[in-house]
Amino acid sequence: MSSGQVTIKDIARQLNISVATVSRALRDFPDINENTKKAVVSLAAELDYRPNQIAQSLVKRRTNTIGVVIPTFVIPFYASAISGIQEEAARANYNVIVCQSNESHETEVANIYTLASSRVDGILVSLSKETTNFEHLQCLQKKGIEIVFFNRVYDDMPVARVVVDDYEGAVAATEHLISIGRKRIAHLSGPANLSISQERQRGYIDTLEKYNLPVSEELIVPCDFSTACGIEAARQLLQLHPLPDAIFAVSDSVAFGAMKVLKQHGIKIPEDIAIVGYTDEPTASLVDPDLTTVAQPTFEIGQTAARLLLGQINEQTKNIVQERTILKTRLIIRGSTVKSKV
Amino acid sequence: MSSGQVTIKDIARQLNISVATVSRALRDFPDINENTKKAVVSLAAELDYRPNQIAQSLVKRRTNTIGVVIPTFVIPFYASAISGIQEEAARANYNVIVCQSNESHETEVANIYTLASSRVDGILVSLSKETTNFEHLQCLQKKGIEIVFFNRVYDDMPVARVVVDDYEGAVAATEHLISIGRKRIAHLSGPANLSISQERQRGYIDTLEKYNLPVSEELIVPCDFSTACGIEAARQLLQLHPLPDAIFAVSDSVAFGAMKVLKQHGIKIPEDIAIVGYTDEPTASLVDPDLTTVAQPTFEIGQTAARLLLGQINEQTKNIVQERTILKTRLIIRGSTVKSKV
DNA sequence: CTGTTAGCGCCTTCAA
DNA sequence: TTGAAGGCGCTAACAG
Repeated sequence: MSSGQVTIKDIARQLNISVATVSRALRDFPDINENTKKAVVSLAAELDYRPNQIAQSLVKRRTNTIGVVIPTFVIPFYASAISGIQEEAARANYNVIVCQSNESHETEVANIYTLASSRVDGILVSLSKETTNFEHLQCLQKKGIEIVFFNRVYDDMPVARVVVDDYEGAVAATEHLISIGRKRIAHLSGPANLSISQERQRGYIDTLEKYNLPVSEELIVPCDFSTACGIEAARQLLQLHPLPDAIFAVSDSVAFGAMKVLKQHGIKIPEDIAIVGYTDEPTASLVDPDLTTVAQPTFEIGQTAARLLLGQINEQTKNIVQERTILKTRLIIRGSTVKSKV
Repeated sequence: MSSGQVTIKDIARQLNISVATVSRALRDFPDINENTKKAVVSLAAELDYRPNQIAQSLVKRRTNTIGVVIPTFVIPFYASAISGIQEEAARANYNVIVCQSNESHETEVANIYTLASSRVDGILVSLSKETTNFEHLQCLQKKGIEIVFFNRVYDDMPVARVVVDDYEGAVAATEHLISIGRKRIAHLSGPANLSISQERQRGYIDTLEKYNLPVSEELIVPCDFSTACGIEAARQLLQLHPLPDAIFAVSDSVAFGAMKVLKQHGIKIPEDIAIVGYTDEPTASLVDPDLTTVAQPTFEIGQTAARLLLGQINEQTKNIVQERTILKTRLIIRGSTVKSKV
């Protein structure tokens, strides 16, 4: 009680019983006298006793905490995914510690080691755009800390992954653009080392080929996931002759940047250039025209990843599930590709 | 080592020295033989030893962790503020556990007790829109857990608070609307129990009065901070005769909802109705027209709150700082109030 | 410079 | 049904 926090010792002393009895009473053990139990429980309530999770963790050798490493909160995808993670974790009585890598590999490594020191029971990871070395993660596995990847995953490690069908989403987006008559479709692509970038680009290229449209290097502009990069990339596209008649962007944020530039240049969306994004961030339905996009079940991705991780943590049979869980995307057609009939 | 995690015991055993020596060597104590230190440090590195923070916390009686309770990650203000908090915490070698209340008082209370069980050293709180009872927070103080409020604060508790000058921001917004000739200015206001709502509304009303404009009940529509509510509120405004010629919204998200409705109804922004928001979320410069808004230093708010909290935690002289730290806002004029000269 | 002892708050045998 | 004892991994005196 000296620290302001009540302990089972305090309760034991006041009731003249042993701490062991208090501990058992509080955890509702079978062989406990009804009266002593009542006394303990009511005194605990009165003193507002809260079990010290730290002490519990030390003896139980598990913290009931999972760590999450994401690139940044500021990408709406992650804000939503984390909500899903937290909901699922809370349901199972788990705490969540979230770290941001800020897209830096170095920070990501530091995050992982911090979480290891915190003795989290498992970690959810979405890679930084820089990450190409995976020692820090392999190291975790050796220590018996469970890992599940989500969204930005690494495929060559024996761990579970939760992703959407990026390829299919990209195919749907590209086919949609082709279906409205576009023939010169540009792609603003994501960081090359991330599989989500690769898959989306592959979907784009394969679809062009399927419809016998030429795949042109100049129409594929490397980008990251930021609006700033979308702005820059769009400026680059505007140098081309002839101009593209459509853009498939690797993310909504990139698409927003591109839209801004096009509008500044008096280019009409969708008449002159149609645009499709990826994710369906809340902003997608607020811009003008509203953005056609490949919607991802962001909240559900978080939930699923958390559920998988918790499953692994509590699995008695440690048969590592190294499958991809693939969630569906959904193309949402809006004004940036099809003029709305007002 | 049985648990997969290396402990100082493992190191001690392998080196045939005591755990105390290992502990000291690892923490770079003065009176340690250079050679044993080297041996310990290098073996620790080899085994990839990570100190067990749990055990450290138990003996040090501090966890080097702070808790954060926010309404939701999905409000961009908080995504950014948390980045500020984490940066500041990381600098001081603190971990951060973030909980969302989802705007529910009940969940907020649960969050607080979870954090108390986790024995965080301090908590940053931004209240849910429902919260009008503060027992859970007063309870924390009794246990010696430091608290700092930010953004959505409660003024009748002896704790530090970090806010922006909401009143002044609202005055600037309203004066700007008046300066461009608007006389019938509506206000979409926030939840009534939050001081940020009250202050922004007060700034609006005082400014109208200052300029001898009538303050009309029908022009003040209660809202929360969501786009959905902005949509609904705008529909309500459209029932009025005559229509307002300007809207000051309690947040950007609300303003986005209102803009959407106005555009659907063919009302020209800013010619027919000018709009001002609050916060300067990233989306504000992406909508069309881009949104005039009262910018808040979101990242800095988080930083400041964290810095204050860490200061209190490490304060030897426990003189409770119960002052408001008031940061500045900045009116950013864009196309939703002043037609840009293209 | 280093080892021994004790204890952080709690849980878990083992006896009683 | 309950208490005593030992230990989770680490730190903090106190000797030596």
